[in-house]
Amino acid sequence: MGVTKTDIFSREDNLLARFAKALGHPARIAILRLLVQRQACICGDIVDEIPLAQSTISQHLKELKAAGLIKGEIEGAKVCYCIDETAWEVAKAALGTFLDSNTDCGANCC
Amino acid sequence: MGVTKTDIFSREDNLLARFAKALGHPARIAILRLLVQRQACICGDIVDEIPLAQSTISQHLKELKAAGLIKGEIEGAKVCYCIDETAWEVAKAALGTFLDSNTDCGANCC
DNA sequence: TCGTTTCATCGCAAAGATACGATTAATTAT
DNA sequence: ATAATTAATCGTATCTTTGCGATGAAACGA
Repeated sequence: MGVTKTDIFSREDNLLARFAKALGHPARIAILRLLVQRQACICGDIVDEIPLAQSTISQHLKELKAAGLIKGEIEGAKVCYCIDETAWEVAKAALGTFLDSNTDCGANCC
Repeated sequence: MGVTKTDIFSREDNLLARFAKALGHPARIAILRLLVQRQACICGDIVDEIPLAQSTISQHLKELKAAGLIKGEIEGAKVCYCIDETAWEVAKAALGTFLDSNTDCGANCC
């Protein structure tokens, strides 16, 4: 298969998983970190900073855009990427709430 | 390929990506939510609650354990799973700090 | 003891993810 | 006009993930 059965899970769980999946690769974390540090980034700058092929970086950017975490603006021949604050806030809230759950399992086990 | 080049990224970025990847499937989110709600869970209870095959659930549990997010205690023929608070706190701190980054890209773009 | 329950593991099939080079289209520089 | 830069896309190879049924091993119950 290789296909996730999204239909059997809640919308919230699917949302959380989609954001987490987008963050689930070190290259994408590194890209987002660059965008945060420099406030915005020309695609070529990212290619220079991360030792992966240009086509590979472009693919990761595409996934981050599909997840809504970034947006790109065409500036002539170049493309300027930056964090999409709206979706970023949604992701922060969703993951934050989830990770803030009470994990204490009492004295009954473990 | 299909193989991630972990060696070219920082330890922190790989750590973040590993946690996020573990959270990057709705079944694993659902499992963690069950463990949080019930404080602990017998494996069979999870299989009853989530409409996936027992072997599939077992595999997701294995991945969550590999990521350190849960731990299992053998109780006779059954196995009791619960959140591993130590790693959970690490994940919460790492993801929390990352997502709390200032995402304002000023007026220069986008 | 023998069957049952419980869960992990194996083997398999289908689909997705990762990475690269080559190509393409658009803009910019000469 | 021509060449160079920039970034997306295509095609391809390989590895990983997802999912299931079947099998195994361990503990439990009758």
